[in-house]
Formats: sequence, C-alpha cells, structure tokens
Amino acid sequence: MRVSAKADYAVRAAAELAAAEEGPVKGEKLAEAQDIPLQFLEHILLELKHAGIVRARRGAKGGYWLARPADEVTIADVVRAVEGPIAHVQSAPPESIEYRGNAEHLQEVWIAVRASLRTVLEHVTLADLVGGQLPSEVSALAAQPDAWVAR
Amino acid sequence: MRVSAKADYAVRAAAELAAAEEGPVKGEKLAEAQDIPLQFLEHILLELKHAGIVRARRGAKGGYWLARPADEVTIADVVRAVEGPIAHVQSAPPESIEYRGNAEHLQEVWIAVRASLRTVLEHVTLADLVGGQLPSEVSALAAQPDAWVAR
DNA sequence: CGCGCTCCTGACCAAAGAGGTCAGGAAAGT
DNA sequence: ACTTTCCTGACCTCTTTGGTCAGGAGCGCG
Repeated sequence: MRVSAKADYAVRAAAELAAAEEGPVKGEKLAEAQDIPLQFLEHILLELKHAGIVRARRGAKGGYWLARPADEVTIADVVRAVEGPIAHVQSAPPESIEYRGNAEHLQEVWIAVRASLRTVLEHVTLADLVGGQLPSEVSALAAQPDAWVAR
Repeated sequence: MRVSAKADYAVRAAAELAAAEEGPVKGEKLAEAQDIPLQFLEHILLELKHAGIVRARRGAKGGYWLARPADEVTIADVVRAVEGPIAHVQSAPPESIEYRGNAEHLQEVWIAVRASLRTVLEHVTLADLVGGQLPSEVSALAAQPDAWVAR
C-alpha cells in the first residue's frame, strides 16, 4: 500500500517531459530538474520507453520525449509501467480471488480499493499535473483538511 | 500499490473473530477457517495484539478475541497494524514531501490517493464485512462493472 | 569517415521485505 | 503436574528496492 521511489521518480520525470516544449530532453537534465540519481533514472526511462510512454533518440541532440500528447497520458499509465498492476492482492488481481467463510465479502472491498485508486490515478493526466489543474473529483479529495493529517 | 499476504490474512482472521459469538477462538481454528499457515498467522495475531486490536489468553480454553466491538474496528485499523501507514511515498508521509519544478502538484495527487484509500478502508468495519453490508460509498464503487476488469 | 554524445543493456550489489518455518518458553486451566 | 495454547526470537529462502558500474550501439556533425 505504498508508492515506491521508482514510481515517484517516473511520474516526476514524465512531468518534466510533459512540460518540455518540443524537442528531446536529455536524461541528465531530467535528473537535475527532479534531483533523481541519473543512472537509476535512465533505467526507469527505459521501462517507460518499453511501455510505449516515452520515445528516445541517441547521440548529440538526442534525449527523451513523450510518445503521446501530455493530456493523453495518465499517472496510472506511468505507475503501471514501472510498478505493474495497481492494487493486486498477494500478487493476484482482486477479481480472481475467492474468499471463504466470513471473509467472503472481502473481495468486494479490494475491488473497491482498486476502483478508488483508479478514480484518482486514471483521471489525472500529465498535462493536469504540470498545469496544476487537477480534475474536480481529485482536487476535492485533496481539499479536505483531514486528508493532510497523518493517522 | 499492492496488498500483502500479511494484510490480507490479518483482515480475514479479524473477520473470523468478528463473526465468533463470545469466547476466545483458537489460532488453529482461525487458520483452518481461512486456510492460513498457522505459525505465520500467530505472528500476525501477535502484531494485532500489540496494536490493541485483539486480545488473547493462553492455555486450555484460551484463544483470541477482538478488543473492541466489531463495528468499531475498521479494515484500515487492521491493515495499519501489520503494514504500517497507508500510502506512504518513498517511506515518507505525502504531506511531508516537497516537490520541485513541474512536479509541484504531485503532492496533491498523492494526498488524494491516500484520501481515496481512506474513504474505503476507514469506512468498512469488520461488522460490515462479516454482515456483507458495505457502506454505500464503498458498495457503489464495487458495483461499477469496469471495477471488475483488469487493466 | 571518425568522433563525441547520448541512450541502451546487462551485471552486479547491499539492504530490506515477503512469506514463511522451527524451537523453546511462559501462562492458564484441570 | 501436565496439557494446552499463546508468545517470542531466531532463522530461512527468495524477491524487491534502490541503486552503481562497465561497456556497447546508434545518432549527428565536422
């Protein structure tokens, strides 16, 4: 139930790419802008490339750029590319699990957990993130004062 | 962004305790009812005990029971007891993280993620789970057909 | 062509976590 | 006293996390 450094880095790097106007951005520049270890970042960017989120060119004038417009890439896309499926239980998708006895309805709970994560992650695009204009459902969640307190 | 076996087991065992009418339940019985490795389960129950969710007595007629009524224990309580804080980013709470440059608004996103998880996990009690009557916000999430499809 | 730049890839590494098992000790009941 | 059951720590294997290092492969430019 936690967000890994890799996922956090991936989203931050993708946000920088989303903000870059035209033309490839070097890994080194992304690493500096977001304070991410360069070599680790390049591995992450490679995963994003394999997932079809990012493209790259080598050599002078090379670098990375988004494969699709920034308003067509969601945070869920980026997170899935580096962390795999969201909200798996015991490494299995919740819809495939059968519970017995008094835990029978637990499946619905995990399904609801996944659905609630999706309503946030699949609705925020990189363009939203860079522009600071989150979708209304999401900013409503973040606007509640007790969303900001630890438990 | 996944649910560990430990958290899953913990909730299932707690559901069995919630369903048990009066009197301690043996670890072995819980393990059988939910098909959980006994020795692993006892470690989990110990953590639940340290968190004040469960009580226990040894010896013949011993066993485990809930420290509070089943409608006063949420799934979030149980998950936190065994997995620690929900939705931490890089092992830190989202409200403590400062993002730079184009990722500035990422903090709000992670806050919204945590808030959305809380609306599910903190509102479902063990009594709800055992009774199959989930709170309306939660069952509404689980009722959407595409909540059940993988992505 | 050659050369430098930048991405690409795999190997490696240390520490921690996941998912357990095992052996023994300590309380409770009979 | 003896059985039952919880309690605790040590240990185990395998994977993941969060990196680093070394070298290779493609691209653009003079």
